[in-house]
Amino acid sequence: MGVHDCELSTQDRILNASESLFADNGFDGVSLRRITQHAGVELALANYHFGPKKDLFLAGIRRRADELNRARVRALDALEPDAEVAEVIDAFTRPFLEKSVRGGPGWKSYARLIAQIANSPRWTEVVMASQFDAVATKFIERTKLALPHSADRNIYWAFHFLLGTMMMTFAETERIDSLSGGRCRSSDLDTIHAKMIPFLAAGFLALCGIDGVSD
Amino acid sequence: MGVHDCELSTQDRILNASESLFADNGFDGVSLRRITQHAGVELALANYHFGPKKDLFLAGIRRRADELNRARVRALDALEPDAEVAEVIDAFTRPFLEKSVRGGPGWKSYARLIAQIANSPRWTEVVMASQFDAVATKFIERTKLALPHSADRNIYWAFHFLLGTMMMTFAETERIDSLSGGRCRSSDLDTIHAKMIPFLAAGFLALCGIDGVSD
DNA sequence: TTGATATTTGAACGCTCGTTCAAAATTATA
DNA sequence: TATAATTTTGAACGAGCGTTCAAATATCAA
Repeated sequence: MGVHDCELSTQDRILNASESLFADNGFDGVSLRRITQHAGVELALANYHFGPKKDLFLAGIRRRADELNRARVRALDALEPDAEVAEVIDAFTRPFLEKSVRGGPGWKSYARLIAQIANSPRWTEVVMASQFDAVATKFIERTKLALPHSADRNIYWAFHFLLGTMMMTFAETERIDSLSGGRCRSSDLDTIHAKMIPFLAAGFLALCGIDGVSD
Repeated sequence: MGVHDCELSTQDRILNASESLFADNGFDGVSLRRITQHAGVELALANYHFGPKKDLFLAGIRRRADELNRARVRALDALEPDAEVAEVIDAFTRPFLEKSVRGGPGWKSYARLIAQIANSPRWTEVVMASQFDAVATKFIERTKLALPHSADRNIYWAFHFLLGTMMMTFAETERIDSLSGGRCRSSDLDTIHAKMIPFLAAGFLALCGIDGVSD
């Protein structure tokens, strides 16, 4: 049990432990015994407070997703009416950046967890559809305002590409660190984000701009 | 046991079954009993032919990765000396597209598997570093030729963004299908790829072009 | 303080897991 | 055909799994 968890409630300790273990090992790669041991509580307490293992898994995700979605909606609503696409992308991605860099270790776990879930057929439906579609639709509608000449389909696909880039980046798998011989560091998220925005904005303009790809 | 596997060797049947089951459920979400049952062979044969479960998992990945890497190297070597960045991106991504669309169901499983592995701290190192770094370096070196004014770091990051987009796209999680109300279909990979290339090429140019992001 | 409610404990349930192994069956070699 | 090597079989091993539950403890209301 971590020294920082001494004053937390039993439920928060279990939630924190499960979050980091699930992020590193996946749903089936962690046992409730490891979670409760890591949290410094008895095994049966996980079931008492959260029910089955699956519900504990989802509860941890929901806690972060709710907060992140609120921040995203706030940022998207705060945009000027004539905001360019780069600003819309920034409004959608910056809350994730802020929480990941300055929100504590739990948010790093969440970023890794979401990247796995998004590519896991078993969880995409139940997690993503309920936790993510509302703010995704909001982003797309706002992007349509910034790119009024685009076919809807191209905006959907551009958003899809954005998701892959964003999740891989915030997951910080450190693959790029060794590939670049140490010249790039996944942990330097502020710098990466500053490069990601123009990269994605140019992609959106090429696909959805005034002379973008047909269809 | 699938009707198409009737003439396959025991090892190939186990490999095929493990591939599809691992892709859907992850390493810890599948038991050797399910795999051998799905393959129509006895449990102990998995261990006899492949050793521990982890080795079976890696053997299935290696089989696909080796073939895909050869196709990628071939496509990159066939590029004209003055090829633009869009052509370099196409050379790197099209082999994956071709196998995924016209290579049979095993390649669809592989695409889902790779997307999970790339975001799983447990496997990135052992799988990616050994199976992927060589061709990744080749792509980056070839991209430097097409974008000679760019700082190396920006090309590394652009490649990182490309990977996220590519893996999410080929994994076909079908999230975009429901989000777009059926207007976009993950299974239409040829169409998606035709949109992904200009999207990514524009990103590379914005980040690594003659007036790209500083650094 | 007393009684009701909420939480924690420790043990146990039935089950599935990866792995092992000797014996049987098959295939290859001479 | 006889012999050796390879492959397949069926059963078993100990270990860990998610979940359950009655008893013990702690917390709170009256």
